[in-house]
Amino acid sequence: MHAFDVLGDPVRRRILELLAEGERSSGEVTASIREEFGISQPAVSQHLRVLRESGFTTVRAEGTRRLYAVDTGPLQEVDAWLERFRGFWEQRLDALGTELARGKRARRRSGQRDSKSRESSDE
Amino acid sequence: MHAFDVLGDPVRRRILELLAEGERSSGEVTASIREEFGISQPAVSQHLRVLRESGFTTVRAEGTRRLYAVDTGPLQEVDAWLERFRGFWEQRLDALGTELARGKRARRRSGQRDSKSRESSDE
DNA sequence: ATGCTTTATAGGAGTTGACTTATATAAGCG
DNA sequence: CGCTTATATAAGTCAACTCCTATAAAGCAT
Repeated sequence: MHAFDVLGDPVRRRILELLAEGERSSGEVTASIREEFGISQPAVSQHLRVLRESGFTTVRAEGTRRLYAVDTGPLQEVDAWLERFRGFWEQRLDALGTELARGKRARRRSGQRDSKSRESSDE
Repeated sequence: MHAFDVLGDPVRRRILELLAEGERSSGEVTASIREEFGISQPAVSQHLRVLRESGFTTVRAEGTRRLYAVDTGPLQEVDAWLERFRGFWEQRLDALGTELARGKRARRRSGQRDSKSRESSDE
């Protein structure tokens, strides 16, 4: 399953958000998700499986508990794919910023179209 | 349809990649996609529709042609969602870089877990 | 061992989504 | 106008995904 497919599901995105705050047990994740989405324990378990098998999380056992944590591999892939579009909205401020932040890839791709100079209600 | 769902389809991702190089007519896109994926003209048209209706592209008519171009709205949303995870792999080099590149959001979210200090085979 | 907890799997139902072929709409051209 | 080109829509099929209930597996505690 492709990274973007995995992220296509709102439950899985939410699980990742939870894990972004730190390692969580399957049970803890299930509790939160159950409450927010009203789905069953097996449903959550299946989402955890997808995340696990597609590399978005790591798991370690601790007794009968399974502790899940974010693994960044696929997220970086997604980030990398997005890279080619960033020029469309970073035109004005990528002076020296992007260079550092992105590990000096990017650049070079400056010849896009002018877009519509959207102002971006960014926060 | 949520942005991530839209990007879940490989054909749509490819269409966006093509449009990232500049405005293209429906016909031009269809030609490329047909060749790469072997799907019909209506199939491509439907993908264009999804991209259009979910805000990933703009269209303008020129005679009987429809010229599609990337619109960045949803892509920025995706980028913003990813934001919370970037700390997991940018730990070492977000000195002044990210600040500029990301329009000074980020920061503040520094208290994650140490992850496993992956080195990232970043190009 | 028995039983309780924690998590995962199996099997099946309902929904959604991505194709296909056929056709509609609309502009350009003889 | 009738014909061709460019693109979109309609209707139907098929596969894939997500959920549910039921159940299994595995560690912990009495």
